[in-house]
Amino acid sequence: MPELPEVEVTRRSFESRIVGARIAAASLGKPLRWPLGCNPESLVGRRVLGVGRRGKYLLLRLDQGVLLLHLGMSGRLCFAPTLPAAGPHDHFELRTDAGQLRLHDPRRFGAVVWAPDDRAPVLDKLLGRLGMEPLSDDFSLAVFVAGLKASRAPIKQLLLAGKLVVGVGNIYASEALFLARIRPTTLARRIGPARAERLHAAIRSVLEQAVAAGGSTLRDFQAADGRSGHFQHSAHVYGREGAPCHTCSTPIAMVRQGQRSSFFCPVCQRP
DNA sequence: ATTCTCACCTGCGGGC
DNA sequence: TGCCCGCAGGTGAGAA
Repeated sequence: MPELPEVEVTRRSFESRIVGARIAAASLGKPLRWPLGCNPESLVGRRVLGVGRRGKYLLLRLDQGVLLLHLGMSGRLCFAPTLPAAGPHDHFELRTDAGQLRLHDPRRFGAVVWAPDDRAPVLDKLLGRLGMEPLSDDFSLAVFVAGLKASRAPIKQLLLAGKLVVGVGNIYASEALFLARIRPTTLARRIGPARAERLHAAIRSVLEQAVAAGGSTLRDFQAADGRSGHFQHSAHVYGREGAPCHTCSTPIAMVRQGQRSSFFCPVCQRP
């Protein structure tokens, strides 16, 4: 579910409502990817200062410390004045004076991790090696081009790794590569300046469009206010194996790269 | 140092 | 109808 657009849409869907709230209770369900790193009781009384995002992590800034939330593959947040009783897949919850924030995550690849301050080692461990933010001014074309040249990997896998640019997951990597007319299996270092510039622009463009569309709801994504996304209807290649290319009508092809499916048009995206 | 594979976990859809 | 298999939006750990 959650690539950068879904995380950003989630962030926007509850930030203004939770800012200023004071935590009255915190509770955990089944274990997530990593331990919380503190006793949930210790969060009681903390005030929420803001909700940020770095890559696919949400950062709930508190008056003491920060909570990192990751949605994994199947996570979503809900925030409402009152939520129904917790179910078997609800694994983290904050009760505040502005409402309840809950992480629903059937597969439990998600995480909630507490860091006591900005220099906590866990922050460096989880965020320290992340690449550029594609929607920010620091998404430098020059750095991007240099990163392509320095890699020996296929471009799709370089994008997914998140060390050059963050937030591009399996859907948006396929979509950006289609827009840039680059085949996912192309070695990154063999992408010349013109195609690199197209890809740089395509990454930003597809992510912006997806945010504007409320993200992609493939099966069950919802923002914290319950709204679904509709970018999936705009996808040119993702999940469209065998369907006609929107540009040239050639059937969309699928290949496996590192246990992930990549979709592309064999004509529009020449090797 | 990179790159590649595996692992984590649950649910769902397709084929038999 | 029911079982088994493969696949699904991510990413760190360990091996090569």
